[in-house]
Amino acid sequence: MTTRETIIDTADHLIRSNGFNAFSFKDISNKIGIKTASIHYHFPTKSDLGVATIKEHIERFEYLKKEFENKSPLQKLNGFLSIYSQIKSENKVCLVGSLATDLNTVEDSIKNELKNFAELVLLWVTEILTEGKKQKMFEFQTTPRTKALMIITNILAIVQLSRLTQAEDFDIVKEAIIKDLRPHI
Amino acid sequence: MTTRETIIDTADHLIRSNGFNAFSFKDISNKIGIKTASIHYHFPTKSDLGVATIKEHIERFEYLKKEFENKSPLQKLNGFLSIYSQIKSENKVCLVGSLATDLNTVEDSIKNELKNFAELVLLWVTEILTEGKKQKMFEFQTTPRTKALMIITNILAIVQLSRLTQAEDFDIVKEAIIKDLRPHI
DNA sequence: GTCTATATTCCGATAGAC
DNA sequence: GTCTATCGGAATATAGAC
Repeated sequence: MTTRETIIDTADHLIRSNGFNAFSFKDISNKIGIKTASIHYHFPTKSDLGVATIKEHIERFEYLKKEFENKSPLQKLNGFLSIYSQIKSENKVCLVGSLATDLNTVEDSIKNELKNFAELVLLWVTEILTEGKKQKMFEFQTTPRTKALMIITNILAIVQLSRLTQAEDFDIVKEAIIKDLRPHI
Repeated sequence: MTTRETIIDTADHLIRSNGFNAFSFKDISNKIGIKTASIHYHFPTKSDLGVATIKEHIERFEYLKKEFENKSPLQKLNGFLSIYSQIKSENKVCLVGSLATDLNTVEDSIKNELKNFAELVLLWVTEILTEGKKQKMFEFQTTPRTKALMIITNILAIVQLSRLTQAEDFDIVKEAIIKDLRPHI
């Protein structure tokens, strides 16, 4: 991994663990053994680093989509939800949730890149649901896009909320999402 | 309103607009025309102010519960969801969502008070759903507590997510929550 | 590319006068 | 209760040597 990639990975960890405004170049410096001035060589400003972190997520997301290309809608949805299981197990939150709550404090470059990412996620889940309904694998009454909003908000927020209620609530909600789509099972 | 109350109200606004780590005593100082040293007289530390802000929300929540005591489950649920309509119209997020994403960076005093608040909210929505099912006003398959988790996560996260997708998505999700509970309508 | 050194600004918090 | 003044520390960012 290049230094640039290591910086992005560390920033990603810190943003989703502590929030954008709570992490500093010094944190990264301490973690990976490089001076803050050197981080500025790779990313002139903190916003540049923020944008690069979102772009990294977009790339990983596109890769995941490709991996599931020929799988069933149920497998795809489980693949999507598993991203959040990983996040939960690391006691983090997702990038969209972390930055959305800080949205009024970040530069437009970050805001716009995050909008791109959120749109990609919403589109994919909408596609999965459309395909699943067509194959009679999923049942739901709303439009696929609305159902995608319901599912994404469920999983995005239970990562946050189960920090306060009970950790098991994450799996309870994850399973309820699937069960709701497959009442015939 | 006392100075103390004005400080809490301003802190509440700033926490939900910008996040706990992005707001400062200087922000409050500028907004209400009092020096930061005077804020420290009322709240020795920033954490003390954070805790007081959550306690204020708990009080307001208990008051709202009382107001809806003799209303129908549907009216109660609409009352609950309307809190978020207000939040959305102010371009803020809810206190639980804002602090949950910053949870790893705040002191235990804040963490514990926020857990109390989240538990209260979850209990009330669970009660509303239990009552609504008993009266055959609501239909759902899971336990009332699980359904409460689904609804709370929907509304908590669509406030955040609709900042990135489309503002109208908030109302779409809010209406879908009600429609899902009342498929016979 | 990475370093040292530093500029500038802001933060939470405290002491003590009024 | 509110003020002035200040401390100690941390933040983002830059200049320039290596």
